[in-house]
Amino acid sequence: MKSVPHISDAEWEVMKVLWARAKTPCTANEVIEALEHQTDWKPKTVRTLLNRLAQKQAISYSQENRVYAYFPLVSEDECVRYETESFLKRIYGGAFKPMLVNFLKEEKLSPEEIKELKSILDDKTK
Amino acid sequence: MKSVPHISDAEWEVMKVLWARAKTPCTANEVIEALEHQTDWKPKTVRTLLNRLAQKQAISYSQENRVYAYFPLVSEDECVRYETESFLKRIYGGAFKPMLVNFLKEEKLSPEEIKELKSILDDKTK
DNA sequence: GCAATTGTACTACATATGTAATCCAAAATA
DNA sequence: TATTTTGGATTACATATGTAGTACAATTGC
Repeated sequence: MKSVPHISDAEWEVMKVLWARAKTPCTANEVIEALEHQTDWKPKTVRTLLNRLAQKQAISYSQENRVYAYFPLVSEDECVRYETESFLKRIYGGAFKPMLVNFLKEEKLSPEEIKELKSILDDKTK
Repeated sequence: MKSVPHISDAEWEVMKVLWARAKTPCTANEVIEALEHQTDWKPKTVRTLLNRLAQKQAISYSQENRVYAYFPLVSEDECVRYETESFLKRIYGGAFKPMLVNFLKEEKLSPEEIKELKSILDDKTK
């Protein structure tokens, strides 16, 4: 039962790239390129993030002809759950429903979205 | 338009104490005592947190006969909103609905809770 | 009035994080 | 083959954060 490491904001961006192509590991350069559009990080910055993620065992790599191909060791799902729980605990004292209520009151949802959420709720009553 | 400062995990605990008694500012000792039950921080630790919060203008204090009485400068609501948005942006790319869907599928909600959520959704369609 | 206490002001120090730059060896190129 | 380029390893450095400790001045108890 592996526990998910804490992934920082900047690291999370890198993970998103790797998760998006979990089937085919990415080279550092591919990650760097993927992030060029969303961030203005220098290549060295991305490499540092990759190294840190490898250190904390969030990712690993295989060596293909002297270039590393990185891939995630933890699933997006696990990490999302973990971060969400931390968030809930911190901000809402761990209570799920108050958060939902708060969100629902705040957020502008389209009629379709509301319908979708209601149908999910319907399913849960069965 | 004051922007909310970033409040760290440990600082958040302190803020919760102050928010709980927004009407009556707390002395450092009161905060320390309130936190004794939830944490095992030494008094000095809490004082450091109070100082940092004051530095980042999340709180301020008035001096009552050489003892400081601390009070929040930012509302819990503001901060919750801010942290929630950061969280959403980081984890769900800013999209509110996917998160909700995810949560609703995961969480075990009681029939009453489901009913309450549905009624909130109903209100929104009007 | 002098000593002990206490509240505040600084100082400390390791780890995390954002954001890279430098060094070095292997590969590609001229 | 000598040189430039490039990818990885190591180092850098400021700010944030967790978690206090020390110094000092005013207050309070003898």
